[in-house]
Amino acid sequence: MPELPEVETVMRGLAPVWLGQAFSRITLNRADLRRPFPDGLGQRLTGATVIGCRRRAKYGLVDTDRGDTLIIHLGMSGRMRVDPEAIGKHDHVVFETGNGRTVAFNDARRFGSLDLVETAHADAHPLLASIGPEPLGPEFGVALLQRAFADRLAPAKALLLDQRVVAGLGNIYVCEALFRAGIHPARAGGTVATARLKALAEAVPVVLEEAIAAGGSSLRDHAAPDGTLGYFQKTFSVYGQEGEACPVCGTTVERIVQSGRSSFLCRKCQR
DNA sequence: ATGTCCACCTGCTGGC
DNA sequence: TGCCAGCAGGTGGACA
Repeated sequence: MPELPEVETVMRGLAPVWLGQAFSRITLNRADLRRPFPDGLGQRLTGATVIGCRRRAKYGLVDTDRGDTLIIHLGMSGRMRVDPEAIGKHDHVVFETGNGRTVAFNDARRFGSLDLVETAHADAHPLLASIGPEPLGPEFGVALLQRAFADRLAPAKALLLDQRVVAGLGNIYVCEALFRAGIHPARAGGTVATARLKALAEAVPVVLEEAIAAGGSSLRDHAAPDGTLGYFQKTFSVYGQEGEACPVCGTTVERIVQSGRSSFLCRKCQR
């Protein structure tokens, strides 16, 4: 579920629920997720008013008027359930606010995490310190990709997944962006032609923006049933399309495994 | 430094 | 119906 567009969608969904509201109660239903919860998480948040809901890479950042920032990572299976009908099995942390709203951090696989840092030092937090530029920001472009890909033997896919190169891409959008740019995911970074890197620099923001638009448009639908934020259906060109026809040339989309993870590609469109 | 692999967890699906 | 293998959107640490 959570790559950059999904986290963006979640934070946009949380903003109207939380902004300007004080946390009235924080309930921890276990002692940890991927890591132990930070000391005093509940005490530091209770009574604090939310003054910011934003995103950096795949992290959601919630700023409070006490100068703290809650860092939310959804891992593989994390979701924020808004006003759930009941607290369920994997609702590990429950946030209640003064407006009577309830948000449950639900994460079956528990690869997610919560951290609490001083807002002023949030960027220096170990989780965020070595993260590369935002792909939707001004620093991202062909020059950055040229620097990152030059002389590298690692496959293009691995370089794009590397959060130090560019922030927020995951398995889905890397596959989609490489497809649009005509780059085979297994091609060594250093052998990608400049023209294709240029295409890639254009494709990355496009696939992300499209996904955000799709998430935003379906946000209302998904808020309705059980309030779960973060899931939306979108048809991908190649991701998950093994055996289907390439939307451009009709060649059968294939799946390969790189570093234990699936990549989907059209061998005719991507070289 | 670079590249690769595995572990961390639970749930779902599809084949037998 | 049951069981089991394989798969899942992400890190982060341990290797050679």
